[in-house]
Amino acid sequence: MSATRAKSVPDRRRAILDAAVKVFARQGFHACRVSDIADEAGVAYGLLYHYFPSKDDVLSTLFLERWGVMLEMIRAVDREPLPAREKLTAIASFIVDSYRHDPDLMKVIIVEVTRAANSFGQTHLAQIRQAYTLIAAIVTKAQQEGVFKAEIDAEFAAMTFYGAIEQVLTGWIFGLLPQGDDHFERAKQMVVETVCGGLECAVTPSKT
Amino acid sequence: MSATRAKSVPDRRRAILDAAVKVFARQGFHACRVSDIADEAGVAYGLLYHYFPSKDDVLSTLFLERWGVMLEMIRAVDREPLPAREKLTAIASFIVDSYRHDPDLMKVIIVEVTRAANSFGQTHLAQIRQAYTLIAAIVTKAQQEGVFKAEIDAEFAAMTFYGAIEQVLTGWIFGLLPQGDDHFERAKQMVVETVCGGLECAVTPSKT
DNA sequence: TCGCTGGTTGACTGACCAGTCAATCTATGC
DNA sequence: GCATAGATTGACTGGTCAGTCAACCAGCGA
Repeated sequence: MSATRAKSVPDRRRAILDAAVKVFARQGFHACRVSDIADEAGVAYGLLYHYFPSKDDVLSTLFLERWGVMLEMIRAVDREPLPAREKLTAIASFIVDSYRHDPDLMKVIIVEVTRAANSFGQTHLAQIRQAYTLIAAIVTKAQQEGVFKAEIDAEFAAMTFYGAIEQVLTGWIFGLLPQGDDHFERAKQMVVETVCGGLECAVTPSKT
Repeated sequence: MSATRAKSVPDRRRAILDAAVKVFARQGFHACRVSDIADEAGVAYGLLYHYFPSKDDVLSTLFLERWGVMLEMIRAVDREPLPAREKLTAIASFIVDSYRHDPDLMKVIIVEVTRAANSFGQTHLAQIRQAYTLIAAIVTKAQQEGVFKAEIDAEFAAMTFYGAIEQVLTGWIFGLLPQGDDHFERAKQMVVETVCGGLECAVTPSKT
């Protein structure tokens, strides 16, 4: 009865983080007030400063928490003896599933951190870069094995691959692409098929 | 002697816009003050409000000006009787050259508008969407001609293609990818080759 | 020379909001 | 029952900054 009592020991810190995700996603980091987060969490204004040194730090925490999980996941996949295409599929799946599981959180990470070259992007550049580097390593290995073309820089390919995924998420975030479980599954396949196999038909169709 | 006299009739409005590009690129839209723009332009604070109704409107003007040129360019390319791959190359070239010509402006457009799903991105969603739609139309046509695979949604392919380019620009903006005329030229080729031809080698190499 | 128009100036205002802090509450140990 | 530590509260402060506005000025026509 002492462990994890439902109401008696509420995790305020977690409540604040969850509320911040909602508020940041709805209003944007710059446009929202700290009091909006506190209200959403059902908590007094000052309590946020008991758990976090600043508003910025709340966003940083959200980002680092999630990004760390992703980096670990990429490293784990890379350790497996899988073909490059399947490694990339696993990464795409993870990111898409992250969005499916918590679209608000992914929206915040992409819009407020990953794609914000000024302010936050700058601060977390090292973390962001690691993802690109890990993907590039997968491409390099595939090139050495002769599975991927050598004439496309691995770093460049990594940017292309990641950029394609992030743009698809952005499409969902903006409401420009249709969402739903089946669309999410198709997206995983299509992004990998596009980047690995290309849009062009393998052989010129002799459809005569 | 009356037309375009160098110093006597300075275009303050243009000076303000150019200064805004520099300041937005350096400090970010939210982080900078209107006085920073005025200072950079060598103009009094109040003059900005003589030419623009608000700080927001300055950014909107910069975006709409440039984005309009790009949309017109895509439409023009699409009118030409070119193969899809060359159309995409032309679009990639235009965007890369835009960055080469004025990296600060492209940084501002991408970071503050295109990738800002909240705030500005929302306002100009219709404009942004048009670019995707035009690219998707090119893909659809290529699919009907049997040049591009039919199993990848055209809208999806458009997002992938545009996302790849934007991510490369972001790489330059963040200082994650090497810059320079030769890198820019290679980038044009590589992004199209990746998306159209794919990363994988056409035939499994029998390199035994 | 005078006055008008429109460009130009920058001090000022009003609103907003991140972060502080002293007071209050709650739980736990003795 | 009491004391202590940590959690919780929310009114308040200090600083910032977008946007205003009354005054000033330059050019030009009469």
